[in-house]
Amino acid sequence: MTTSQARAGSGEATGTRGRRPGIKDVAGAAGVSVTTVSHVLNGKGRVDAATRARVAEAAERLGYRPNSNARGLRSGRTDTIAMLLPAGADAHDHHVLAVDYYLSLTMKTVEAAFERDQALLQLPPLRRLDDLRRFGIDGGIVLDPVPGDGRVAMFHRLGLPVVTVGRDITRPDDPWWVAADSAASTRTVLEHFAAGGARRVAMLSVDIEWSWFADAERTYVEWAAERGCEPILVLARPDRRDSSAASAAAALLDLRPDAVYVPPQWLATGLLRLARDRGVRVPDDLLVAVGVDSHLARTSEPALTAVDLDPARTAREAVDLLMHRIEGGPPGDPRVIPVTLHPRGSSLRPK
Amino acid sequence: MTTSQARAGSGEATGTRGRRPGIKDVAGAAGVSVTTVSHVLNGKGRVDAATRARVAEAAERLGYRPNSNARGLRSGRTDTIAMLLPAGADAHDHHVLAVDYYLSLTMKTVEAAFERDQALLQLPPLRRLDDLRRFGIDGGIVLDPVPGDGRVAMFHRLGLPVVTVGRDITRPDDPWWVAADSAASTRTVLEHFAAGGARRVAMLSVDIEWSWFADAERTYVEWAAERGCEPILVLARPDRRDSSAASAAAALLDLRPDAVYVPPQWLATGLLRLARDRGVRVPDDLLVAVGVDSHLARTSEPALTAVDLDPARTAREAVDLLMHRIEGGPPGDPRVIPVTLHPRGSSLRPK
DNA sequence: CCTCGCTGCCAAATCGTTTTGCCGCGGGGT
DNA sequence: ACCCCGCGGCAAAACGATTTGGCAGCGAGG
Repeated sequence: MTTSQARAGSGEATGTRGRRPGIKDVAGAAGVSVTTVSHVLNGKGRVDAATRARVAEAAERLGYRPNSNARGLRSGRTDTIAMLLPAGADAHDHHVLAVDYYLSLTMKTVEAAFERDQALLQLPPLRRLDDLRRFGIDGGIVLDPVPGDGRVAMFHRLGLPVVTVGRDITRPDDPWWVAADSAASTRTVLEHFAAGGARRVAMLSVDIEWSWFADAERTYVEWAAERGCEPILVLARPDRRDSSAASAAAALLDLRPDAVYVPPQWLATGLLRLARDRGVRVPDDLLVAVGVDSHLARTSEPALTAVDLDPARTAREAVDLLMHRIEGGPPGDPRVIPVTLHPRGSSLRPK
Repeated sequence: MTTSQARAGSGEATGTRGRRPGIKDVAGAAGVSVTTVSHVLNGKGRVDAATRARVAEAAERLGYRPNSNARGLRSGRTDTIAMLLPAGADAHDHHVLAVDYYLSLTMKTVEAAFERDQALLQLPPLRRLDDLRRFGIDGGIVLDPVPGDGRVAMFHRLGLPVVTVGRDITRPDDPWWVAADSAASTRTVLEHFAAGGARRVAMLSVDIEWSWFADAERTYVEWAAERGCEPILVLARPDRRDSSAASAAAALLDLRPDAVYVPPQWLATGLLRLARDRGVRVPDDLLVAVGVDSHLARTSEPALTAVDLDPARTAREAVDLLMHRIEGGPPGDPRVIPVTLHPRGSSLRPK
């Protein structure tokens, strides 16, 4: 029944006929035992320098790569970590539209994992515990946990190490997270508005329990209080995008702000359109900034001032933190990622 | 050194305190040998119906899931397939901006793989053959192969089954691909323009050797020839987006078309802006359609008529085709995915 | 009565690697 | 002389599943 075993065809380097070389082949070629080969390749045992060199050369010459299944079986590790996009990240079906961010984060996470010699598995939406149990992974990165989803809980139930990107607001004592600095970015935006002469600074956000939005709202309210202003805060419902976004934008404009910070970038399009329809000019009458940078923000008319969440750094830190947890390291502090503001036309008044 | 041997008898489904149950635990609980358990679970050997039911019940009760490493070690399969995004799909670094499409395709592929009991690995850009050899996979899906990248070649060198999404134009005889029907969608768009009264139908595309663009250009030229028109075709350079996109759009508008099909959606933004700056009204003076649907297209002003590439179906077919190849099936025909045109404001003249 | 074939089940080999335990060999200390 | 220890290395036992090659028991056919 050996039909599968696609005949590996023309071999590699020198004459590799047939199968992929195993540790035995390397041992044979170097004239030592498999134990010694394993020790050399993993830098573990006590091996003479000359022997070490000989084994390394043989392994290199044969193009030897350890069989990941065998290694994983023995060591109990798979050298594979998982990543779970937020349910609803699919722009064709849903409304969570930080698409650029998620795609970039995905690719950067893949690369960061690769550099740590880990493979990265993309997991589907998990419906039952068994869904997660099927995968041979050492741990996982859950993106943007929300109170409702049981994803983090599933990892815990299976005793699997997990870290989140975005703080899980239902687990205030959990230090295993990485997140962009929402409070700092909010203050940066608000100060940017103030420096631009804005007096009535508002926020248009969304009623989702993600730490990025929750922290932005809290920081905004604090900031307004510090300046003795009444906060002007409108939250859109998170469900159907079109209607709730439009009505939230209308409600906000009715309050006559002269600057708006919009953490959920996908609400900005409707806001801009409505402003134009009402004769409110951006940036002349209204400064606008959004909380997630994207191609859309850059090419919008006017270009949208946006917070750069640095997905590359976020990915690196997330993988780093997860590996730390997998290796049994102590909890430590959460990783807060510094962010950058990209001021663009939507918040820069022509002089 | 606690010799593990989990106490099979007291195995609880609820209290998953101890280690993961193995096939031995199931065998103990059902009062049979591991061989019989394996046979039942894989539907292979000859087992009495009553025994079969007993084993299945025990496995279910214990929440048993086979260890993927052990299974893979023995069977030579990993039940894991890989997916390779095109180099440059990262919008934060590069210019290939069908971001919605790729994210959607990714998630749909994950789900399709899951339904086939496969895990999906996301692979980083491969620099050397060893990069690919490191991963324990049964096969891979390469997105949008271009003549330069060696990705498909690497799979072939390792004897790994591979399929592509998008035809590899350097391998005309390779039937192992899935692609949206570029020719049909091009004709649909062109006829849509013609039905809208357009006389000078042009194309603005890009000089990349992707089948989606190449086929669109060819089809456009054919269509123009059939109608006895001179084709009005401008290709942007694929390198730096800003300058080349702007100059291509300018060159196109200089030719005074009254309709433009833009297969690479990311060129449309600049075109729309330039048209407005020149006083060319869309759709009154110029009909526009793009070749990849996206959130940007839907929320643009005016909304852009776009071709829906059906990433969900593409993903399903790609996984299906790959599994077929992995299982040693005969080549068969490529899978051409039918597409849908979404007419929107940019190509619908107000009556 | 012997043989044959079939059913239902099991013991053991196997996959490729890591890890444990041990062994022979010098050399230095007592 | 003897003991002990560190070095360099190997054989063999895991790891958890699948697959092979049986082995009883039983009924039917010669």
